[in-house]
Amino acid sequence: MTSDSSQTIKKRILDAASHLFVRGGYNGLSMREIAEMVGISKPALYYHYKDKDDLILAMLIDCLEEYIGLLDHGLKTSTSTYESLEGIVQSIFALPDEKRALIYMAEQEVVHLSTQSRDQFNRLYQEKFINKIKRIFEEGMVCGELRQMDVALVTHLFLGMVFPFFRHPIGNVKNLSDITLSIFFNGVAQQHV
Amino acid sequence: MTSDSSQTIKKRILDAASHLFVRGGYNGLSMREIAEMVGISKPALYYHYKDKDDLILAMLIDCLEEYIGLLDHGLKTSTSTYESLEGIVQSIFALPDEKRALIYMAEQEVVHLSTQSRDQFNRLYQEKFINKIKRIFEEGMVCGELRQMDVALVTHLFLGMVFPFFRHPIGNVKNLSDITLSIFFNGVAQQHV
DNA sequence: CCTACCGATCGGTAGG
DNA sequence: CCTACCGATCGGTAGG
Repeated sequence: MTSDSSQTIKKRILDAASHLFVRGGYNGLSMREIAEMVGISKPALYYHYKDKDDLILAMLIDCLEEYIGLLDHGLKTSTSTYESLEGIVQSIFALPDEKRALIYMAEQEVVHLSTQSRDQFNRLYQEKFINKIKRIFEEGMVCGELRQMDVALVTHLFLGMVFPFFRHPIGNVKNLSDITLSIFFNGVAQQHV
Repeated sequence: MTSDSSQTIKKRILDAASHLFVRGGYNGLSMREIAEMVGISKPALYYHYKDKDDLILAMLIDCLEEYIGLLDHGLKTSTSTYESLEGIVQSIFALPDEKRALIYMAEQEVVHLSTQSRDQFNRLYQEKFINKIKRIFEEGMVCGELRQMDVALVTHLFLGMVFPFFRHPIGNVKNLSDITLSIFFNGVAQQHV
């Protein structure tokens, strides 16, 4: 229903917003700055998005959906728990730094959204992202690859280990991914065999 | 040199600031709000602290020093790597929720401080906090409790696992600490013995 | 520590 | 009467 030029300008607005969002979060970015970066007037933003809350929510959901696509793509070809997680970690580590930083900050900054927007983002995040990772762990326990643990907690711990790397540039993607997964699977303790 | 009443008011200012900081970060808190909460005028804040940057830095360092004290206290009585980390994790998990949330947010929000303040905080954080945890891992590798790994990376991964719990209330401190350390030491994989 | 303010910038909206 | 905007300014609030 929307014309091509409208799609283009919306995309450019969200790109500018995400760039500024990564720099300083919700309160560290102004509608003026977004407008300036896109090269349109500030009121023009309000033609495309009801208000700041609406714009930032659209930007965050846009980014989240890209991650969900990455997740789904990585899960198609995997044959083991390790391979599944490896696919996810490597594809995320290989993203542009700004894209990784964005999803990292999203979690911190959702508090600044309205209640409705926050709920909407969290619902999508929970259903399409967290739950898919949970399912990987559940399957790993069922087929005996993993020991029995609280699935929610393990998911929490796994994401915790990976998340700090969302903030900074990553040098050797393969190497970092290998070490991280090695510790997560086998632990840091000396093996007494 | 500072009078008792000045100490008291400074403490009350930092308490109010930390409460508001946890709620919305650096840009989500105003000098007016702090003044209101303390029950003084806004300009009165500027008598005690040069500017917002100065006040927030003082508050963050105050909090960080409490954590450093916790760390040092926990390390005195430990006899193994596991015990050292257990002591740290449990004492942190046992803190009031707001105190944990504060140090969690500190890491996210330092970008909003001036370059000097950010450097000052990061230096203290690195020297008195990160380096002490690094040393635990180094010793664990030397005495054979841990396998050989990149110390900085392991420290990063360990803090990553623990950090997400800084944001939310913790039910069973002992239980959560045990599971977290168990996974970090032995991994999630089924043991093939 | 107060009242009384400032330059600037915030998110959002007016008429055309 | 539509769309995609503009220059100017609104009421409030930021740090100082």
